Amino acid sequence: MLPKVYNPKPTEKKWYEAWVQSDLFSSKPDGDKTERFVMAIPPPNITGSLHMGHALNSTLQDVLTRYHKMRGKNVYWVPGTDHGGIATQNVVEKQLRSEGLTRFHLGREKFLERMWTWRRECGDAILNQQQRMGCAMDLKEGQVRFTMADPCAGAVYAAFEKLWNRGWIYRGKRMINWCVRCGTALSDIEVEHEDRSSKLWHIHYPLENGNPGPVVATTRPETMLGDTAVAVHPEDERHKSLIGRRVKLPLTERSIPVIADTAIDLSFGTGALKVTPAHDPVDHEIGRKHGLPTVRVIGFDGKMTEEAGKNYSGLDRDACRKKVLEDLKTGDFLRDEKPYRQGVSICYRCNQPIEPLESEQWFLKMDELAQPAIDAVKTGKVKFYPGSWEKPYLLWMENLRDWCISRQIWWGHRIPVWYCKKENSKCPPSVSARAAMQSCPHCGHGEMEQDSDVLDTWFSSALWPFSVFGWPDGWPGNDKTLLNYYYPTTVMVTGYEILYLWVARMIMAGLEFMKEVPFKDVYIHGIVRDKHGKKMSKSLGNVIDPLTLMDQYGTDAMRFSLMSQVVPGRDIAFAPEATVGPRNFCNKLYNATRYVLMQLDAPGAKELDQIKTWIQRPERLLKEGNFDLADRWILGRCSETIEQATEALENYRVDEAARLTYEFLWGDYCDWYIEITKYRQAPRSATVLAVLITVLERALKILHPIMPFITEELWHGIYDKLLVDPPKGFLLSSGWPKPFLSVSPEDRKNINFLKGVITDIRVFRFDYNIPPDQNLTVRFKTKTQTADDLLFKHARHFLHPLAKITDARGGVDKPGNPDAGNNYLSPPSSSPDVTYLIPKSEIDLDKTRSRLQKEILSLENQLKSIQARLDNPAFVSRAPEEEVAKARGQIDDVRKKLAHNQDSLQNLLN
RNA sequence: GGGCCGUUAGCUCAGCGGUAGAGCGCCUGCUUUACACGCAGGAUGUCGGGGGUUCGAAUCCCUCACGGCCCACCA
Repeated sequence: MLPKVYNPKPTEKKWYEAWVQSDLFSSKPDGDKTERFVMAIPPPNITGSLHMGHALNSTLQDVLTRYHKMRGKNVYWVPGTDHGGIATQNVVEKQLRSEGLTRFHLGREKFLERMWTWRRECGDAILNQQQRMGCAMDLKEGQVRFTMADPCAGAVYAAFEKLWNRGWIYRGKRMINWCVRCGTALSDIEVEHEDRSSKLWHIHYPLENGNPGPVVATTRPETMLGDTAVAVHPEDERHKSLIGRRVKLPLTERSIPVIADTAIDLSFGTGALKVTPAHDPVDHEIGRKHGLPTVRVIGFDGKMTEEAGKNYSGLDRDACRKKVLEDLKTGDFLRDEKPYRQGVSICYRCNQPIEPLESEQWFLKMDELAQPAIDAVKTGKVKFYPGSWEKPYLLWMENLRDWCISRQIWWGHRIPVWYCKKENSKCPPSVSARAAMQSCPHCGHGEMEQDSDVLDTWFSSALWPFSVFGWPDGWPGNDKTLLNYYYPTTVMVTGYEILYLWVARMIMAGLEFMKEVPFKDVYIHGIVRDKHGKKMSKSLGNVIDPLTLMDQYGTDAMRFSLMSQVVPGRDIAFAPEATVGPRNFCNKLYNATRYVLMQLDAPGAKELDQIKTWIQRPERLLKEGNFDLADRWILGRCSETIEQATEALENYRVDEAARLTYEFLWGDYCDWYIEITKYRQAPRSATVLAVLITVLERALKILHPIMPFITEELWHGIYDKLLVDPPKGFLLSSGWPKPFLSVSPEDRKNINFLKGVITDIRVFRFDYNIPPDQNLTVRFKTKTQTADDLLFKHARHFLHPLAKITDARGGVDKPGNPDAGNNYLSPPSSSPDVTYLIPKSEIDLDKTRSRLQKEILSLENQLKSIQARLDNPAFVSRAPEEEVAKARGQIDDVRKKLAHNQDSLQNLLN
């Protein structure tokens, strides 16, 4: 006998191993024979273990993988990890710091060794977690991609070279976003904005002759040391007279001009802007326009430079602000100090304020890359789910600026540009994508030096959907089979937070290099937040570890929990307790199966043979089975559920598929069908058992993509019990079920009638305080022959136990049939076709009275509402006929029930 | 300053033109031989406010409010 409670852990381990053993997850190109379904995983950064976001992302992809595999497609879900650039380097640098070291102590080469060691450990941990989650990915040697290893790395250099040859990559001195802490440039999109409370300081800049001058407003007083002008609007009456004059820059010996520029906002602050071309993008532009000199007072290390003057040089930028303010106060230059919400730019990797600095960087021109990627979305070659992301995407793409692709870190793809080392060389830099450059292609000089920067990590990410297949030359070897067969991929499953950072760039790169979109669909999911909707973070201490969750409730429960909550584009407020329900569902499934298997002990050899035949040939079951109402109903409902779940999955509505199946299995199959079979006339007939098994088997199939482990376990349990080999060995290869039978309207009506009667009785047992162990005699009065047949022929056996009545008598209520009189009470009925009579002696009269009154009140309200509708001539004349008919039917029904209950109440009061 | 998303039962969310739903929580009964990770029953909502379209609106349109997010060089 199996234990009463499902234990997920051993099951999960057993089946994952079996799947791997059978090489279930591999894919091979097979020409045009089968439809393809291809996905490249958004490669997790190797910065540590996976979080709930990865669990969501991976499970979604796994659901799609398994579903399409079951549909018989050639499915390839490409696994891999991302080197993660700055983020990963930060992790290892942090480790070094705890040892009292920096990367500079080790040097580039040693440091990179350290990085590769980390990548091995971390990469393994990630793969382990993905296996634990049940991911149907082929993780065999050589199948797992990594952005910094071939073939992906080769693709990066090749792409660089091609873009270089296109003339779209250039090097230039520009104002860029510099992260002082990470020590590197960042692209615009890697900068986040945050409102922080700060102050707006008003500083007086006296004229050279000592007379009062303009008062400027600034949020960054420390940069005044680098001011090279004061700018005012040419039309500004307050400052007009100052234009062209010079002011003395406080705290320095310098004098700077007052210039006029229409870019100045008259309404902001004092209307006078201090211009610091070295440290502000706007000022930089003004400086360029007016030919102003640039005084750099903040260095790449975030400390004040010598040009800041000896009082300030060497100070940290924050410390310098304090000192400048003190000194301004002392010199009586500070005129005002107002609280101010300042939009601060911060680094997306370390949250430190960004310093706009001018520096030499590599850029990629975007204008020509963008247009095809815009068209692809506009023409529907790439579709977003949900579609509401299309507009933001287009808006973003239409305002693209050149992409700063160089980073001053060590972990990444080193820029494949070489410089001639000949003294005073005038040779232009050269690109070598494949190998170190030995000699200068221009002058033949034998000593070359490679650019020390590395590429933005997103540069390699942009190529992912084809670099994984060995673009450009093919992989392995120079074989382009994979590339030609698997590209373009079918769908990209990813979060909206990297839509611009990543998805947009993949579309551009795909169109540029492959001349085809990288994926047809983009499933955009949200972020997994904590139960209050807050982002999970270590500092808030609200992080949920998927591993803990899986330990606690089982992998299938976690997966179901996530999948039943995921709506495209929407964040999930995730409470770990939400996994209790799914855990219980697993147990329910397990026990339902346990029950069905127990029933299989009963039949004899002949029936078992029959059942086996039917299980292996379901079409024969449909033809030969001796079905009754309940069988037809559950088979039809099963069919319906297959149809609806399939449609939901086709539309990326995994949540709907999860809910539908849950409701069907628990609400229909367990609560009604199994219960009915327990008490029906031939509970263990071959037909009943075959229906029980068939329906369960189909349900396990549609549930398998979401809950792979338990479904596999139970599915095998069924076949083992029958001593039959499961088709194709595993659920994953067993095929996706098709709808096979629909419920006839009559059957649906009849089963609902019976369910209604059973529920009616259960309800009035409660409402009238009839003790559970009390024998209850119910007299039925049926109004139609069908109702009579259903109750007394068809449902005879199961009606009593399910409704907990011990005796029932009845018959069609013919005119003249003597009423049972005052000794009986008639409780509410859900159907006009039947009324009930129970002896007053068996009920609690007070409770019954109040219950009836409540019921009457509710019916009266319903009556009013429907009556109002029918009284409205516009409704009757303009609404569709069927709606009017429906309302008429309803009002009849309600009227009858009301009259009935009023009678009952009257009867009770007598 | 633009744009997007949300506002439905105590909580987390489905529903998106025909008389309000789920899970969890809550209340009342039940050791009914698959399951107490269970069974049966129950309570709870002016579907954010206001306009409009419609015979009919939680559902479509407009508007406001409040959340959240994204983009943007107002010092």
